[in-house]
Amino acid sequence: MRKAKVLAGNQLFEIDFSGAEGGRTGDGETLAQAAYRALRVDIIRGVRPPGERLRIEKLKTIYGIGPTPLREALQKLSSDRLVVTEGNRGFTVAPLDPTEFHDLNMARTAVEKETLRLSIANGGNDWEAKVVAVSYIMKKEDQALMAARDGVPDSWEQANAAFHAAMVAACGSRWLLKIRTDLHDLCERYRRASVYQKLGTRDLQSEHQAISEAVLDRDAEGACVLTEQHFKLTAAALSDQTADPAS
Amino acid sequence: MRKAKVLAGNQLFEIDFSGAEGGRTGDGETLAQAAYRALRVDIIRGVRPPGERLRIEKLKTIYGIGPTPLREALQKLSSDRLVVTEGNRGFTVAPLDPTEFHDLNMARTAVEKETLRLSIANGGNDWEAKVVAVSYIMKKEDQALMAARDGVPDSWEQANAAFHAAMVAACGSRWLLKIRTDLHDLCERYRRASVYQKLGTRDLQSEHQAISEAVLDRDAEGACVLTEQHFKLTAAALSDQTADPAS
DNA sequence: TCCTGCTTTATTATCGACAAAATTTAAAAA
DNA sequence: TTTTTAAATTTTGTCGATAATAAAGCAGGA
Repeated sequence: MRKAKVLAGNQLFEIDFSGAEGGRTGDGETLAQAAYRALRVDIIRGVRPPGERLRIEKLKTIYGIGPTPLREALQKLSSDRLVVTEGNRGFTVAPLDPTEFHDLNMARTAVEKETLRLSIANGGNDWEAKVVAVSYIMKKEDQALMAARDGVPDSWEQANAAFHAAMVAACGSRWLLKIRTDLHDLCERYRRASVYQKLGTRDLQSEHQAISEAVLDRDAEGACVLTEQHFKLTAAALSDQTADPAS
Repeated sequence: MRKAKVLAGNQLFEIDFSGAEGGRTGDGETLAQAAYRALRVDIIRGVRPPGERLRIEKLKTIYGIGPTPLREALQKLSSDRLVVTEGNRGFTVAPLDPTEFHDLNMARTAVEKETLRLSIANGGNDWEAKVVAVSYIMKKEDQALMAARDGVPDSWEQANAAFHAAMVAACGSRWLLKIRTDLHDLCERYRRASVYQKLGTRDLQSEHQAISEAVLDRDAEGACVLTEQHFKLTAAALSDQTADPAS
């Protein structure tokens, strides 16, 4: 709790600043946690490119945080497999390896399908309503994306994440959802790196709509097939680009 | 590399002590990594019971490691969900919650089935040979377990882990295997805590044999059903015990 | 002259001791 | 009994020292 004691008139007031923060450091949050979040988004968003060496001295000046919290954050990130560390050789942003992505995408697809099946089996009315809601947003964002010229807006990324998250939200296992989210974040780094040139050739709006329709129809296997295809197209676009720099 | 230069006769020898260690610190390994491993096994094995507060001062004297590496280890363990940390309130061994276990077991079963399907589809001759080998060991350990009176020997735990790991080894995704291993370790803590009184009522040898036969027959669905049942029996034994302390 | 291998140097990562912030406990006052 | 204040413990962060690794320099041999 961030408190302050203020003497006014003859009275001593205690003021609680919780939630009044400008949204930068966060209250009651450890510097290590702040460093973790900041580094995490920077790595996923590509601000810290794959393979970059993460020297404590540099990070110290960049983030304005001491070495100890930074080390703790880097350790956690290495658990997430977003940074790699070896012996006494410091930390590095995990490299992007097409083989690794193939593996990762396979795992992600498998988990996504399983959560989808469970979610369709267990979901109630409130879940259905949420699916309808995110589908509505997704449709608008997909249309905006087709018109967009310069890259992919962050709002589309968020909508896409929320869309797929909503489909599986009712799966009933917090653990499966956590694993799914982790894999999603890991994949996002690969996607951000290169996919977006090929977006024009896909009809994302139709893909998303077909998925949400199958979900609302409680057609588990149909939804799984569509989602698998959806992921596969993204993965293929990435593979083409990394393996085929000539064409 | 832990090396030493030795002058003998007129010759200079360089001796490498790798692997000659007493098994305590390890060579080239960071103290943080050593602390992580030590704490991890202690938590999984129940040496540090659930809910125990992990005060740095105490750990410092117990493991003979300074505060900084310990903090880094604890951060990584909190990523693994083996310890929990909140704000500025230190670290605690993650509590055992029956609901949490139910969730965890569901996730584990789902991942195990998926890896099993993939493994059966992709496995080659060498994999089959490995399956035969671990099944042979497992049979002997199961028989020894039936005769054992005082708890479960560590060798059985290892054999059991190796048995199930071998079944899914050929699944083709390092990521799925990593997730599977993590979930397995998490569950082991619950199992160690309480299951073992009910072992007498189960025929583990038959269960394991049925699984390995289905796997070798490439009967993916059969193997999945058997494995699911296998896990469910363990989970049920645990739930009975925690929910039913009266009977 | 060029290459190979070792030694030296410098950079960097890791660790432990100290200090500051926060929380919990305890005690006192309303 | 409840609230408030103060003390003590604990957690967190900064800093400097140590140890390890990578790079540069140097000698010896081809």
